[in-house]
Amino acid sequence: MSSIKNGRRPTARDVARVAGVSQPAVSRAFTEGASIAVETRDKVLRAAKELGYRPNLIARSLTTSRSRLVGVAMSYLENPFYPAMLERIAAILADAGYKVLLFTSPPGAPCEPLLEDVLRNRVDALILASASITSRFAEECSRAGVPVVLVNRRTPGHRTSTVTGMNEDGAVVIAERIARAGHRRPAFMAGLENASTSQERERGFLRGLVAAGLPEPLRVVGHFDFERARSAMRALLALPKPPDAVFCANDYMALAALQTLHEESALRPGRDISIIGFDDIPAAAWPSFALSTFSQPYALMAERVVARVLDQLRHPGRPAVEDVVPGSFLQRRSSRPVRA
Amino acid sequence: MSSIKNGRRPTARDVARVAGVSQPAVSRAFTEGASIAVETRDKVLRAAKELGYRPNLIARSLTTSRSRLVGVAMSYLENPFYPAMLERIAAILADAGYKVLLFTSPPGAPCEPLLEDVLRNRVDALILASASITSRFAEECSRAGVPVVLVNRRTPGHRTSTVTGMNEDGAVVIAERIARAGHRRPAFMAGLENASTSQERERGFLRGLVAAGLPEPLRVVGHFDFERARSAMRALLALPKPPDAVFCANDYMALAALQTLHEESALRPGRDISIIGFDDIPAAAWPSFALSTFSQPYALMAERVVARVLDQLRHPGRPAVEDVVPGSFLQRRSSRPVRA
DNA sequence: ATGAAAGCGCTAACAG
DNA sequence: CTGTTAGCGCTTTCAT
Repeated sequence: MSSIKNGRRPTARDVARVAGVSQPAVSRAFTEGASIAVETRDKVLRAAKELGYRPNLIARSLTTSRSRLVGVAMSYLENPFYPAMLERIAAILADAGYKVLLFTSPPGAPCEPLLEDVLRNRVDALILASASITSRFAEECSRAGVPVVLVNRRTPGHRTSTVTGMNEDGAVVIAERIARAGHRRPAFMAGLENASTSQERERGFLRGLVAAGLPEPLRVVGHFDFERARSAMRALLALPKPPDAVFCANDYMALAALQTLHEESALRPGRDISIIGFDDIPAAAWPSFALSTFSQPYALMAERVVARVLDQLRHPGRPAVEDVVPGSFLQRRSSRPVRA
Repeated sequence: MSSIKNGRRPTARDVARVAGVSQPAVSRAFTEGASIAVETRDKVLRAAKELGYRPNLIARSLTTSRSRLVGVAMSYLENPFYPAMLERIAAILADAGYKVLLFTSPPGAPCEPLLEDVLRNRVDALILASASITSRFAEECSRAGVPVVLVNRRTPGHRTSTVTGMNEDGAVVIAERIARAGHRRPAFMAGLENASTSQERERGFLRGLVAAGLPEPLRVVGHFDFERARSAMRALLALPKPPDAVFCANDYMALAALQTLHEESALRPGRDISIIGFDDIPAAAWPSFALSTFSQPYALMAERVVARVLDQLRHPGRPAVEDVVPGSFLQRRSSRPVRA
């Protein structure tokens, strides 16, 4: 029936032949807003359907030099914050006609190995979540004309747009709350030492504690990892004088801390000790945890980061923007309320 | 310095000119195992580095008609089982030189709208997780020569390879456990009515109950959704004669059930009532939950699905395979142990 | 081992 | 509105 030999997939030329039009006419029939007569288009579409033709987007990318692909680099997918944001990002990009090319790097790995891969694949833009960026990386991308936007990470001194939560200010609020709840021995559980989120939250926490006249916090490192956060919490509990309030650099670690507490200590969270996180992941609101936290609205952050990407795509050369998405403290049962 | 006008990205021709070789020579220099003299290659690589050249994989895809892209369609990313598997799949595919093009569909949406997108993007293969597949979909992909592998879903009667856990047999084991623990009023919480996982687990559960001489279970539907699972659990608890053992079609819903129980009932899980899930997501092992469950090893499933994809890519036309990955029952505290 | 030539499937520019 | 002509940047014969 169809005049296509063996297993080849039909091309625009095949369709053109069947429809009795030129090959570019087929192209126009499949291009939104191209100038083509309705009847011609119908003829083409009919022939296309008959042959099972679908435009080859790879070929289109080559000619237009736009792939409609956005690279998304993400790790720590076991922290529910990230898949939640990823799903939103993918959905919003899809609405804008872009697809997500996923790059997952092993946790804590440098972003450099991505560079080559990303640039060779000719993504139109790059979203870096839970990853830092080196100046060489930023430089090369900018030279290649690939906009880069960081989410939930910041790299000081580089002209890269970012979308973050209120890391520092949120942590200040948390310190205040801890002080006003009457705590005397604060502790901080860091994530990864070189992660800007962890650093900023720690900085804000210190500032807030000092302002409230509290001592410098005890300090452990949980590496944003569940098991290592449990160990870190255990270490705190084993201290001669354990803390009475622990601020964890994210919710995921705070949940680990809470459970270690339940399991291995008689201290009652929200009474004898306060556990506070950062992010407001869905599980934080689960009744078993009722984790007090400072929210980072992932859906909003997803919207903002995509908006930023599209903006940079439309207006190349626009200066980088640091977008701080507002959040708020959520008092739940894992921390002592402030005194009246 | 370099002879490239304005902001264009350097091409193989630019490199060829600088290196004083032909353009195909540049191609060979970047192709593993191509026949090229070492010194020529060095000249090329030097020139390439100087210009900041990177091969354009889109152009390569067009000529080779292989994109080295694998589509991964996934939804329900809020169920930790899926991101965990996604991360593994992406990592293993990356090792094999493939990238992941992500397709996220709204939960419960039909897979049909994906078809067009997937086929136009010329992915080399497609992995469908948490999605069913229609015969037209399978048919079109096979016609286009795009291998499709389903993970954690099965579609009866279609010649599509699948990788699943032991849904039916696992559920039989669960029924036996419930019987041997002395329970008398079992209940089943379904996921989505049209999901094969939910159906198979229900079928196995029924079979196991019958074999053990227990009555048909009460039945509610949680739609694989946290909040709807809570409502479903509430409905069960509000019954004049509530169940004494609830098997939930997956862990995520079982966690919801457990928490609703804690919050809104005096029944103690593991004593007055048993709650059992399916998957063994990381949170199931968390001390707060200690959820009894039947495991689906997501890392192994990821390996198998990628292996299947690569196999079909290497040997097109090989018959479809149904791969059932073994799991086992994990007795934890949320369910009553069998009596001695 | 290397270069010349052709072509992958499409869009863009230009006549008509 | 439509066809003709040229590429996009690469890989692939095929000579040499």
